[in-house]
Amino acid sequence: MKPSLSTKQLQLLDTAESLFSQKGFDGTSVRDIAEAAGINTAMISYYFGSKEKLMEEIFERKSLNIKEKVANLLKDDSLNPLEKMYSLVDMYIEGILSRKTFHRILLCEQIINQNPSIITMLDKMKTKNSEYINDLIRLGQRKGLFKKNIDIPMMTNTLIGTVSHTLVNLDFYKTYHHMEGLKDEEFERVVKKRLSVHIKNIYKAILTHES
Amino acid sequence: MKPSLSTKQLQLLDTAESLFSQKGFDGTSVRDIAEAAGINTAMISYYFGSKEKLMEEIFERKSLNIKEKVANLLKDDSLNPLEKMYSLVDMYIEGILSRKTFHRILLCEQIINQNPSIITMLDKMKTKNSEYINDLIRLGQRKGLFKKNIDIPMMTNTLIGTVSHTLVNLDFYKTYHHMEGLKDEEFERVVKKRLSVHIKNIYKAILTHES
Amino acid sequence: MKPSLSTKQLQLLDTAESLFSQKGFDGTSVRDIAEAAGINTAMISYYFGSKEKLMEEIFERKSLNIKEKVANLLKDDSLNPLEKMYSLVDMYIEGILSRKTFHRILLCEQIINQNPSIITMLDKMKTKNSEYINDLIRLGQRKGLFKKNIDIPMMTNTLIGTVSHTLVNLDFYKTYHHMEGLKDEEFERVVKKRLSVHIKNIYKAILTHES
Amino acid sequence: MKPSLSTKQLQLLDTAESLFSQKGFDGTSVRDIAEAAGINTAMISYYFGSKEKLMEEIFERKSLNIKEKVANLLKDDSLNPLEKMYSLVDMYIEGILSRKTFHRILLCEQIINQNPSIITMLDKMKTKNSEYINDLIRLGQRKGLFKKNIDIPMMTNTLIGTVSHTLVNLDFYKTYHHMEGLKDEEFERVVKKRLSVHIKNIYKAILTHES
DNA sequence: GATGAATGAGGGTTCATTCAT
DNA sequence: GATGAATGAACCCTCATTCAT
Repeated sequence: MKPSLSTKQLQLLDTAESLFSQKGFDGTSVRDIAEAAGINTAMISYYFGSKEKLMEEIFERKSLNIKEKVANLLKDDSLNPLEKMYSLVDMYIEGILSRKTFHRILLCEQIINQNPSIITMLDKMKTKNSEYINDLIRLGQRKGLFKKNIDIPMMTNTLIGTVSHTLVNLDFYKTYHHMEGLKDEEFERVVKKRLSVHIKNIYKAILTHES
Repeated sequence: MKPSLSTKQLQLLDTAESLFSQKGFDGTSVRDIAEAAGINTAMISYYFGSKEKLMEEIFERKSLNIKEKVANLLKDDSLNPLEKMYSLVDMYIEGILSRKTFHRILLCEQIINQNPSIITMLDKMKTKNSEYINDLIRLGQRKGLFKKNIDIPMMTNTLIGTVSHTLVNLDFYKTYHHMEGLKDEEFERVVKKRLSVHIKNIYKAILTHES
Repeated sequence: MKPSLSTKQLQLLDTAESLFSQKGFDGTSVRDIAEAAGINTAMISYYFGSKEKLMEEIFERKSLNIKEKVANLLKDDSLNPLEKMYSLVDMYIEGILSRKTFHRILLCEQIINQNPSIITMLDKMKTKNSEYINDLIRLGQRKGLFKKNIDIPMMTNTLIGTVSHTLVNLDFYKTYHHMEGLKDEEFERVVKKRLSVHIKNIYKAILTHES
Repeated sequence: MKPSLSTKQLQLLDTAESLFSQKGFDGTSVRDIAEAAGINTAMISYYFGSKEKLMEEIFERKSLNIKEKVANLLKDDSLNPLEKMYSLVDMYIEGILSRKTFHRILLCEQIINQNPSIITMLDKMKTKNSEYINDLIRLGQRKGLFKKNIDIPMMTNTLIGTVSHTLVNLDFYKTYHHMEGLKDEEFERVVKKRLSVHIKNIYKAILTHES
């Protein structure tokens, strides 16, 4: 069991997360983080052991863990398989967009991938998430509601890829649709809604339409 | 007019591109690059002026330029608008997957974004590419073949997002579908084909189906 | 308010001053300084920010500040103007020869002059010092003791120029007068005395004689 | 016998002299010189063997050689000893101010002094010049026109020191006397004249006055 | 528990020079 | 005779971390 973190440590994690998302892991020095957090440079090694361990801590705390939610989803008899997929889509949209900063880091780190500990974490996460979607889609197929021959990872790629690419180009999206005047929360609400409709349309088409 | 680069310089660019895609810009030292390329460390400054300029050179040479191709596409009377969209989809798939290394760099850099020169390049590219897709979709709408109320940037997000996320998770995709035995080129051919079918299905559904 | 410097920092300043005076600013590397001072190379940036800032610190600490002394001199009713000039001459001789090392640096830097911060410091110093001599000479002129038409900057040039050139050629002077046997302090005492007599003679002649 | 230098080499020497006088020897790179002279960087090593040898060449060509002139001066029966000293003063003023650029280099290098070859050159020069002044003053003393107990090196220090310090502070002198409007040659003429009168007054006072 | 001083390694870049042509 | 490419060393500085307090 890990010891729980103090307020200062949590605040330090937030500061680091913010800087990592702007300048990358290698582009952010422990001095940058310490200065931005208003603490002594030595504290980062002191609190977390090293800069790498700090990053790992961020990943451990922020990694999406949809296990429980999906388990509930699978058991929920009030929803048909397509509705369950819809629910899953919304869970991902919410999970990614409400962790914008962290997800930007994740997008880089899964490419650059230098820290073995993080590689392991990411691999586990991908596998887990994939299994849940598998279960959900197979359920729909068994019930004859979804088509056969679904390329399941490709479904995931479209779901996560679309949300991620939207996240990275949020500013462009805002400008394109002339929503510069909207408050941040309002804009985020709109984006989530549109992503939801957009991806659900796609999922419905792929899962149920004749091709 | 820029002077054309020597064979050695071009080889250096490839080496650097490869390292940047694996370890990121900040995670790659000029000594790393020079060693991998078998040249003297000083040559990087000598050839390109600086590590940053080297990166810019990579971007300038590898940035997708689909301008001409799309122009031809728009004029081509033998294709209907949906076929034109299909063709565009294939152009993007081909453009990204045939530049895998560079595209991995791009995915990180558009998030981290420290180099103003590269920011400018990326912004131009995004705007250009967006305009072409706009033109294509509006053409289909005028002809009454595409639905109204298409969220065009969201279409792009799904296209590029899906391809990018597939690119980043190629290994996972290969393992999932038990294609470890395939040769690289064979596997790439399969992936491109599946991406093509997958995204065209999506585009057809969004552009033409009733929701 | 600047933080006061530690013993180590002060010792480092002395070491650097000595090396700069022997090999010049550009001819002295931070490694040279660190090695001579027996500290880690990184400490120079750590203590002073940069090699340039280190030089500025030397200048700030060693620049002649004769302001107060001259102010007292002007007010002192027990001395006539010529005696005041004599006193000023001794102040300069003492000020330069007791800072031999620093003054050698200054002689080079006011020619080479690359550091804007030091340029500013030197300009201020020159202007200040010039004003005081002005005041002193004008006082003598008003009292009818000094001739009119004194070329005041030329007086300064002779004062500082003679002392500086003596400083630079101290070894030659020692050899010429066969004073190799003298202890350093003894020799310095003799030089100061002779400079004092020599320049006072000159000043008396220029300020009071008919030409 | 040294081979004579080509036009390009001479022009290179001038360029180098100018840069050395502005930024010092160590502060000037061979690239700086080559660029300013519009030639290839490798040419400096090619022409002169090394950067150091280039500097030596500058010194050899520009070092004051007053030997012959002073010899003539000593023999000249039409001038009395004081007039001969006056003539010597003018020779130095002219010699220094007409080689402003080189003399600025010399002022630094005789302090920094890293190049043994230049040290030797400077030592020879100092000794030679000192001997000539010695001869001249002793002549005046034998004729009973000059006082005994003249500190001859101190005379030299005042002569060269005053001229040098004037040279280094030319801009200040120009501003002080509101001569900004003067053309360069005009201003130089004025300065030489004033230096001449000033130092001759000093020399006359020291050599002939009762103290 | 927390800090500022101090460290050795390594960062990107520039240096004077040499080499092949 | 002259050049542009190439080199290894050195440049100043910043890095993440550790140490003594």
